[in-house]
Amino acid sequence: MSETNLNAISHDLYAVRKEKLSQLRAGGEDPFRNNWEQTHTSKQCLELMPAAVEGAEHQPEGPEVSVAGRVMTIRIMGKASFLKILDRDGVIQIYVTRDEVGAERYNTHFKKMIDIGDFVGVRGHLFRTSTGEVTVRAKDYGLVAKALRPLPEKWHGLTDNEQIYRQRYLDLIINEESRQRLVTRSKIIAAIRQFLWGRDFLEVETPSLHAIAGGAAARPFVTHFNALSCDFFLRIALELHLKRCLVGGFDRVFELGRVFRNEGLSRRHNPEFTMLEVYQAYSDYRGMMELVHSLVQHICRTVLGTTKITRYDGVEIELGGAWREATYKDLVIEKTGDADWFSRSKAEKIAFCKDKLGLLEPREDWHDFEVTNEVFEKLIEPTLIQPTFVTHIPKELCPLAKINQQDTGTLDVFELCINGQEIAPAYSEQNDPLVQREMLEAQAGEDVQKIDTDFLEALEHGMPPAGGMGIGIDRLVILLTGAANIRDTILFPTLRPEGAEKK
RNA sequence: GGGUUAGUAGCUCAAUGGUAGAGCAGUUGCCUUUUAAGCAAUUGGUUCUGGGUUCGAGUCCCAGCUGACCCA
Repeated sequence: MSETNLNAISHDLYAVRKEKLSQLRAGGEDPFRNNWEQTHTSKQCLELMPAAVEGAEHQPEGPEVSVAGRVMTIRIMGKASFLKILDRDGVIQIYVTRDEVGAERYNTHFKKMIDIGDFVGVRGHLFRTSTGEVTVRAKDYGLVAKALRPLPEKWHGLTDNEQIYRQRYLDLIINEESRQRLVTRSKIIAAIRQFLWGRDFLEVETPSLHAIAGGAAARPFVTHFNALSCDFFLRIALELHLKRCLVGGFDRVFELGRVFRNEGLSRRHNPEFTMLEVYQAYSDYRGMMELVHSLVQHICRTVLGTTKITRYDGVEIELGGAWREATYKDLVIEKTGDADWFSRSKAEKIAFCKDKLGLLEPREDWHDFEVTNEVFEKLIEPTLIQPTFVTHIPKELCPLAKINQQDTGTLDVFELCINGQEIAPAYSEQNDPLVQREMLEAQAGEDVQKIDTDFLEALEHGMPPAGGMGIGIDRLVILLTGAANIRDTILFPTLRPEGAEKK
């Protein structure tokens, strides 16, 4: 194998690297070695080095370390070179010289065989360069794993949305903000567990395959169970099984789980997403208010270090302090400017929506509460940027909550809205099995087979009074990271398969 | 599902209907404290796919594929 060989194929980046691979193997080297002892990460190296001495000609040398990571940049300057390698903590600079690693190895191995994208291991002492950057002076190095394909361009990174989502690993290598955002997601989830464990909640796992997809109103994904020859649904909510846990005496339970809704894809919707649901016996929706407020502020404190979020478009959201409370009714009256809104007929409401509010959708065949809720969802919720607990929601909207004793048209629930989205609904959970049955029947209408009668039987055995809450984790992460799009907060968002036939 | 819009070298982007280019990456040299290192030379194209209009299409038209944004 000769230089002309590489020259001839120099346009084909993959072929060049494959050729290097076979040259390495021909020389008796395994370009995918078993391991490399990594004594320090990049960040630990930075922490190990004493501060720079100002004006000193020779900066103090640090301890010997052994680091490993992916080569991000290479600058060869004749007989000395600088590399930057990326590990789980960030980037550390490497200094390689002919005199330290040997002329033969430097000229024919380091300069010819190491490419951007390769994993390398490096042993040597830490020092500071003349500009003060902490650097490993390579005593020796090894190629740990060869990369056969090139990385995206170093300066502009990867900007093509499709490639960012389809080849997320490239995005993670190249785009620091993406890596940080997804690390933050993981830390948020860890902080949630930590918080709930601290309050004596039990984490449980309930089935994803449901014979009846209950607990929410959404179209489910259907799958077939061969052994039982029947269809199952992927769960659309966690609620009904967690309540069975309350019946069974698990007084404080939560589950962080994936749920699936067979609906559209958008900036705010991914068909599979992560829900946290929490149920606490001997609590109620007021208790859930305290819980979610403390939980979010715990995350702010331990993960973000601030309660002020700056959104992608510069809008600021303040999560500190007490949060606003407003009733559903007051918000609707405020928006419509009509104090008598709730005593008007459906026809009057629809006319007002079309003439005054610019809402096209409400139709005659809708229920009265649906017309009002259209106003809430389209015109009010998007404006609730700062945290707001919306309370006293009409009873038709959630069949699983307790009815308010003073105002029997409303429920003992709240919807926490932040960032123009519903982040967390919470209820004083309905535990009267007879009322529960009526409300589920009213919601199901003709589709009686959609009622989870097994759940109702569980309630008939008695469920303690409880507060319950669900948090859409993806929306929470959008909020807390200021992201513009749900896909930016999901490692591998759902995409249309490439080259698959549509049916 | 509807509207708008995009797809050009490995990546980021140019290119009045008239010879497809640049930067980075690659290859070959020079260069022992660089910072998007520098200097010189150089390889690399099914312009998403398929039709059409035209003397001539990356560019105009139609259909499809895959995205993005908005609406439903």
